[in-house]
Amino acid sequence: MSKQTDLLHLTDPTAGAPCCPPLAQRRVPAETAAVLAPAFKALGDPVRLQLMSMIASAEGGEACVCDLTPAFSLSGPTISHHLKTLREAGLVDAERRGTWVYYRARPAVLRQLAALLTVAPPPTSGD
Amino acid sequence: MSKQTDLLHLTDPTAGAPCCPPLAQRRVPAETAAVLAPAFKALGDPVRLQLMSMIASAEGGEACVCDLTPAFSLSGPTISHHLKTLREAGLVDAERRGTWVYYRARPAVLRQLAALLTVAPPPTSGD
DNA sequence: AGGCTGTCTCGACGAATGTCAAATCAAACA
DNA sequence: TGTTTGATTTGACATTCGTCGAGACAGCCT
Repeated sequence: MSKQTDLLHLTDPTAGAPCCPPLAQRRVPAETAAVLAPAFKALGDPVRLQLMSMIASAEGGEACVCDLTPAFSLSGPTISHHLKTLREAGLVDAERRGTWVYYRARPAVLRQLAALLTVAPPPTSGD
Repeated sequence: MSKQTDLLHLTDPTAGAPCCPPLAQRRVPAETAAVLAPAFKALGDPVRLQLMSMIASAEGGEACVCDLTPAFSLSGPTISHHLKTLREAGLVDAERRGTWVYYRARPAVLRQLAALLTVAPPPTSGD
């Protein structure tokens, strides 16, 4: 029941253009912060950050839970819980194919977060 | 004490080059995740995300607590607590000048986080 | 010095989080 | 059909988090 966040609705579907100007350019309004903060929160745990990376960098763009779990010294339910958190934050999608469940990253959302954090490059010494 | 994180130590001081390849390119190792996750966690609260934005986008690159606090319907101590969190995450610096305390963003850290989340642009329809 | 104003620290409290074991669900296979 | 294997849900627990009020600290200004 639509636990998936509205993150993507903030993204312009016609292009790779992010919805929001960089955080350092305009004050992000409260509503936007309320939508985006959960995504950062989801990445704010070392295990989930690694999970996110393993999924996003996986061959074929997807990773099986059976490959993710043994990479940590944590119980299966715990990994499952973290994956659910990433899912509810809109950062990944899950799909069951036969016995296994595969997770894939949602690049548009990652791009959106990256865009928000983007700042102007540091001045060169020659400037 | 050195409560300031080691975030910057991961950044190449000679350039704007980020320390770490994008999350979607290489698996981020556990140690890196342990260092970076707290920064995302700090941004994972709507109030702190707004604070960060207000500071980073402020005129002159710095914002006074006296300007930040009234923007929220939260107590002074609570805002102070959130600012401390941002400080300990290495995202901002604080400096007292006379009566007021000013906060400034640490662009290198923001850049680092942005770089980590960067993903390849979506394929154009023409590709 | 004394008082005023701005900011932070401390102590407390309810709510949320990370973790696990046990139970449950889903798909494959005998 | 029953069993096995993979993944999630449930319930429990200790810890952390967000918030506040009260108090402490730091600079100004009489």
